[in-house]
Amino acid sequence: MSNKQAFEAIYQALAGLEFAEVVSYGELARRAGLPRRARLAGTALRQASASEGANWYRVVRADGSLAFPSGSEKHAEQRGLLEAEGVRFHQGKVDFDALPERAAPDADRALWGPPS
DNA sequence: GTTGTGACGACTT
DNA sequence: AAAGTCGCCACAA
Repeated sequence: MSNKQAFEAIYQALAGLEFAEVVSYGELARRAGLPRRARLAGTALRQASASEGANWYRVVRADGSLAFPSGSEKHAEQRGLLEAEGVRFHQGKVDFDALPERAAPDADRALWGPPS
């Protein structure tokens, strides 16, 4: 698999994220069919065009912290965008245990079946 | 070709 | 809890 295809797969997985859905770099890579390649997800996001990276802010570190230095412009921007969708933060980290209902696609399918 | 770096993360001390 | 190690690998110098 060429790196170009890998990037493409990552952008596709990124585009699939929904409102208030937050995933880690590693999870994004897994969804793109690239397990163990979290770093590649970061590289791809860093280089993404505006359209490809439209959902960039829904990707955070596995421990819930943001990849940008706290205090930086991007950090504040990402946090603001997430909070605007109802994502809660605790100790500077995304609270994965208190994400809005809509952010649990697997649970949604289990309860209501596949998306219409 | 080699080395260092980094929007990462799982494991082991 | 904190720090170190290892896997991963695109990219720039």
